[in-house]
Amino acid sequence: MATQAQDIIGDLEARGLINQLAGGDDLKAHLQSGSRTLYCGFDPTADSLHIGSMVPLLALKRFQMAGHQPIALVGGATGLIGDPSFKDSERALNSSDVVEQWVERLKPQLSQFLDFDSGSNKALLVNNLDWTRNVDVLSFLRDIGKHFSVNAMIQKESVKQRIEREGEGISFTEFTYMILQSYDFAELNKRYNCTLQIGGSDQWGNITGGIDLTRRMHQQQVFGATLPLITKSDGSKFGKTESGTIWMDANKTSPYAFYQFWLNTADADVYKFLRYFTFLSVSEIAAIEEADKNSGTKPEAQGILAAQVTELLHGPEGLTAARRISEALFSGKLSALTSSDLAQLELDGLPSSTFAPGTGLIEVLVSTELAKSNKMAREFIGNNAVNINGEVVASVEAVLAPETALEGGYFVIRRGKKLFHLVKLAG
RNA sequence: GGAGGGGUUCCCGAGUGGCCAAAGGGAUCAGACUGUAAAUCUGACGCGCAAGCUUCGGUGGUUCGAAUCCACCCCCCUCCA
Repeated sequence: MATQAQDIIGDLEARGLINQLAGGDDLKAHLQSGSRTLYCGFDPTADSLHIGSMVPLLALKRFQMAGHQPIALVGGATGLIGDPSFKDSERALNSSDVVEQWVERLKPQLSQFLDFDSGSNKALLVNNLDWTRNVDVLSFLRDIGKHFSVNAMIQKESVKQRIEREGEGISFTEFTYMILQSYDFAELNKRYNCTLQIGGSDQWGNITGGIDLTRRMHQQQVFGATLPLITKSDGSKFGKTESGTIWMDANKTSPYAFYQFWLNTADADVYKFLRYFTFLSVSEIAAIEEADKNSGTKPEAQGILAAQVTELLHGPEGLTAARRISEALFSGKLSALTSSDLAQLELDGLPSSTFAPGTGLIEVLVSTELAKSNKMAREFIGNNAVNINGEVVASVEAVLAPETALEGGYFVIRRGKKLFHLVKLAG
């Protein structure tokens, strides 16, 4: 572990990872004068975290590397309620069974970057359901609710649009979310002397709520820091692609797809993302940027970013697999692939399926979801957008002909520039 | 409970009896260009090879003909009680 005197906030600021600080200079002094305990919460809103959650998760790791103790909190309770912060509409409640399953799925993801074993600042994983499930309504209202002013709550920017905007509203349930999260901070302060909460910039209102509550309940001064919302230069939403959200779970987003996602980062974003998502130092990243600027060719940064982040999440094997597939598919030398190469691509996470010999290409495109409908499939073929084993398909009548298969039964089908599917012939 | 406003194709948003599969914008997809970029240009964008079929909160009805009119129902919002 690194030394405690490290200026962690300074490093985060240099990376652009600090949006707001509650406590400011006091917080910096607090962190530099000893090993502190901090937490960040993650609500189970799906069966996996997505890459947006990597920034706070890695931030916890950065704090741990600087000698502090991180607590990853999974929101088994808050996930039952739903955070209204900056959401423009009320969300449907998930059943408690489902939320419970999701909690279990998130736990290993929350754990994978942190060190739970060694040192005096080993990480903790907690579930806020543990201290929330047995609070009865009257105690909640009397002991916790009494500390909150509705007047102050409705002033919070995070819920303002829900309260003021015509055409939307907010249920009491969601409105109460802020109180639950605030209670988490107070509780963690009591249990573990946790003195800092970090979170996305949308969490500012919830974090300051917790700071106030901790002061009122336990007379403790605690702090908050928010990380910036990750934005892309073109204004589109970060973490989504044409095929959907980029998940941390390898079963939902293969290491190959994950690697490709980062490889396709826009030039305008890539150096920022290196600062956000890797442990490369700020000066190393600046050197990469400088080199790219002067090279006059394709920038190196995307490749570095993709390699770093893929290895971080999926390990060296995941990175190797992702690179192997990428190399095979984008080198254009598909016909050189051996059957073991092809089998490996399938194992490595290239989408695959099996069809009978002679199946019509249109049917194949639709059932592999390379095309949404027969109509679209025809259109793609008409646009020369479909390619089998490196050859453009010219006819909508094309079929999977065994004599044109690779290695006795494989077809690598490409639609558009970078969507691939591996087809095997049955039998 | 009362009064008013609203629910249109992925999103926003036009459309108040036929010329509407439904303007416009966005998103998305494909092609060209390129770096598996960006920007730009071109095309597609309910389903169907086609004839045609199924869409405008739901169910019925009026009509030769409805997203547009009528009845009832469901949902959302605002204000009042």
